[in-house]
Amino acid sequence: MRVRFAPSPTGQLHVGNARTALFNWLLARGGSGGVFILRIEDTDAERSTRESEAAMAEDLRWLGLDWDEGPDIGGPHGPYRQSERLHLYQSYAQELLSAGNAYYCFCSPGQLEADRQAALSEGRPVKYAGTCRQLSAVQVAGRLTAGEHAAIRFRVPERDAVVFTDLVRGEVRFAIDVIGDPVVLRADGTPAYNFAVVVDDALMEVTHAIRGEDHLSNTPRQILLYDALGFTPPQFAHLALVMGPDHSPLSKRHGATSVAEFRTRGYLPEAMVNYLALIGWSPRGDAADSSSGDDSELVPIDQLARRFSLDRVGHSPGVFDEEKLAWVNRHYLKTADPARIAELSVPFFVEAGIPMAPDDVGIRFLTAAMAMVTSSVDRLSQVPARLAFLFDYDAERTLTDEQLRREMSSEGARAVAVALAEELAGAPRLDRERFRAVASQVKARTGQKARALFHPIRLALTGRPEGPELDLAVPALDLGADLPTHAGIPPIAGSRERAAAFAAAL
RNA sequence: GUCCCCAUCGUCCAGAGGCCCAGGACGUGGCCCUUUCAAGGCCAAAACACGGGUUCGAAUCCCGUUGGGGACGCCA
Repeated sequence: MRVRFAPSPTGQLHVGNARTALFNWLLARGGSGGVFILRIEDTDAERSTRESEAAMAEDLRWLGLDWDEGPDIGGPHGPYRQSERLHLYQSYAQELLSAGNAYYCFCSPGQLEADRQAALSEGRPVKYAGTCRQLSAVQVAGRLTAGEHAAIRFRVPERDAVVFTDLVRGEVRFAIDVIGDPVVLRADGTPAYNFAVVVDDALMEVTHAIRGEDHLSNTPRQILLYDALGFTPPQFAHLALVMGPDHSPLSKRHGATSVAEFRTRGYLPEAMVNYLALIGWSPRGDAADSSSGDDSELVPIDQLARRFSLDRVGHSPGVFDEEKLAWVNRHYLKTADPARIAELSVPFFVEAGIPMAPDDVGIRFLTAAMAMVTSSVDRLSQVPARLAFLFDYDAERTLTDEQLRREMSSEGARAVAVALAEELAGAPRLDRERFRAVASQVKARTGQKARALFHPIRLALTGRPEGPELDLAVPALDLGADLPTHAGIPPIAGSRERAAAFAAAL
């Protein structure tokens, strides 16, 4: 099986396209000997950029979708950029021409547009009127030598219909008379999309063309082209599109739409992949796994590759649901290696204004601290706020808060803060056990318990009314307080210093 | 306008004629756990678009309507 992902490098990798890429990749990796090809469709020189191509490649790699043949690594059927294959398209266009399956078209863009509008307003099917179809060889030669620019159009053959079997939709039929003669080569010698795909898919020996549903109505045109060129068409599979919450195509006004944006929002690639697979496909109900009773929707990529199949892909458009993505992300955040999460969260700290350039010692500290946040956070971008209490502590500032000041104004709360400071004065750094011991000392001395005990302690030591469990937060503070400066982490005040400062500020 | 595709809870899916007065997941609501916010556990509400057929029997098959999406480019 040879499949391909063929983006046009005109911007960011859209999540809808990422899903198409994923489905192709899963199929290639699921069986044995599958080949996944990356082809760049850059025939639109105006809009295509190398920057975009590089960005898309990076996004694919980030997702974990590697390719076996592509512009950067080559392969037996290269080149893999359409802009570098122009000679191929030209020679196949000549072949069509000499076989009488194509003809020169001198119609001006203005003329074509006028025809279109006329057809539209008269309620006729919109397709090429066939103006240049019957031009004689002499006429053509004359106009060509006169220097007129001409495109080359494919001559759609006389037939009833084009019928093909779509792997996800079943039999699809198009009457021939709705298909106008498509341009094969533009006047500037570059190929039109429908022609380039056919030549490329044939030459690259693509066996399955798996793409978005927006290409469904292009398919009959392409099949006709395969026939005229003497190629065997691949199998086709058209995937329903990904929509926004209002069922219109997912676009910027719905929020993030590109893989890169989701990455900068702090989603993990494995979450993105798992979630994308869940739009239009489900791990439930396939025979292999219903027996094992495993119907969890949390399926890592290698399992996806094993279980994915086209015949279980849905037919209707799916709404992209960021809430569910977040849920999937939470799962992977919790199960991922904390060291990796620590590593990945560094740029998010910087982004949040907490300078962070950790060395090995710093990373070890962050890694230890990760344990108390990954279970309560949706995305990496929320990690800094959750850990800000470590690096950003100011007793005075905390007590400026109206609400918190009031909470600390009670007899009991003050007593707790004072007792805490006294217990901690001169005390060694706290680990979990020592913190518990201190807490019960304070409890014994003040008679406060539960919330009345721990809330003032939290305020005093973290400066915030909420946050991770104190059992974890306090030892982290004191671990951080002794960090060497080379660790690359902002200075952290220890519990002893905080308790003293807080009591003083009361 | 013409052609093509699609149609189960708010959302993503399961359901391939009786197992379905429809099942799971996300989200939502409630309860529990709890030193806070989360997380976690449990429970609940929530759908077969509509109308005709076919059949002993339809969410499942057929037709139509409606609704949504796509295409109709010398964009891809």
